[in-house]
Amino acid sequence: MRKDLTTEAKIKEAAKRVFTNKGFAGCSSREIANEAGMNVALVNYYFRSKEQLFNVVFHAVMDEFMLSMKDVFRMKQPLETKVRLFIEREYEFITKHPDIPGFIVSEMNRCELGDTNKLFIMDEIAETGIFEEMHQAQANGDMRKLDLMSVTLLLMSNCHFPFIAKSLMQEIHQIDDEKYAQQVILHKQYVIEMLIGYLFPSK
Amino acid sequence: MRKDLTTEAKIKEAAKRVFTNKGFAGCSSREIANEAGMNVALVNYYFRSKEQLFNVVFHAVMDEFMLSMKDVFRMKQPLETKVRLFIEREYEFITKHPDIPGFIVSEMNRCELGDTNKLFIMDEIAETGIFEEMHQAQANGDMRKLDLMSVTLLLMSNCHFPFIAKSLMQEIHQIDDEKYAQQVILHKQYVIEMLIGYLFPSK
DNA sequence: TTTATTTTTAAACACTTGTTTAAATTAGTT
DNA sequence: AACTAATTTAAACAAGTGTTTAAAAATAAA
Repeated sequence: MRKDLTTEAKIKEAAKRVFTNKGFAGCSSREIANEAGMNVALVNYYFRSKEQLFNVVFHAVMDEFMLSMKDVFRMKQPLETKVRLFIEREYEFITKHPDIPGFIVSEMNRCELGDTNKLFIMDEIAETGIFEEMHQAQANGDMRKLDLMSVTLLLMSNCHFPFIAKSLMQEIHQIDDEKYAQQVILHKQYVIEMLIGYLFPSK
Repeated sequence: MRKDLTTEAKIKEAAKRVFTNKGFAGCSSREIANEAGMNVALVNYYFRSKEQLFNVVFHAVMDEFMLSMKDVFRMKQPLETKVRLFIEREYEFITKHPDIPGFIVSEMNRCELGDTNKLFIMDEIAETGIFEEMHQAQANGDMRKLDLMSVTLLLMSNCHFPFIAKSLMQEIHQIDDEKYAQQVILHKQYVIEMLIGYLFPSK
């Protein structure tokens, strides 16, 4: 554990590790305190409750999650290049934070999750202008005329699912962590080839 | 609740609903008993413990999950037709059981999940001979030469993720259940077009 | 009916949960 | 130094957890 952080930051970091790995329902306040090397009461001293701590973590994870996306979407590049870069960066980012996609989708399904945690998502992506750019590309005939929601779905499905379903895949194909990591690198190339080919069929 | 079932079956059905919706850690024995309209003690009377009940449910869900897959893979049809049918059936099946894919992937990641629950998976698919058939098709030049694990990943990513990430997608694109259901139907067609086109590029 | 067996119930068990309290310690200020 | 405020701790709280017990009710067998 890093020692240059404040107590509050240490707890938040520990909570991020535990929450993203086990989910809100899958861990206890004491487990988080333990991971941070602290007393249980400190968690509530700094964050008032397990739920508020979770909200802080969820928000932070979401911001982190969107950061690389927004970065790419705002670049001054042809759309096709952006899509290619998006996939590259997503694989790179999630390889470093493999628990994040599963954490987000499963916590989004939790009915107790407050609305406050959900609302800010759309604006962040919309403000990059990526949707308008796609619309334009479709109008110009440069991009296949799919529903933009399906474009999102195609990109996310093929970038996130390999990490969400890692354990399942390893079971099905009986391979260990190292081998799977290699497979994922291979898979990324297939995904780029397939998606670019499908979304920009001109070539 | 159906009244023609035995007490044991009613508990198992209730447990399936609750477990697949909230996960092992996200619910209590009492909640399951309540859903079944029973006393808590009955759960342990028939299933000995929450964990054993979970194992029974997990096994049953897995079997159900694999059934339509195996059905398709064993058909006497060209491989391309099988893949197309696989996608169609997956969307049909998961539309009826939308909680199952998320349940499986998130429970597979739970480290407490016993090995007993994992081992039987591979054999079920392997015995259909689908992997040999794909190998053959690749050797004949009828199918793109991808790693078979990537083929699995492409199929599952594009069939399951739209259901796993439903809540996230609805937030991002601000649409309700009905609209999303329509989008999924559309999306299925895109997925078929894209995957068939990529896996069988001859045409 | 009277037994024996199975099924169901209410209550309790020991333990964990999230949260709070009040005292102890530390750091900051004058 | 003494005093004040912020931080950390151990302990306790009520409520909820999985599980068990022992009695009640329902069913089957004699």
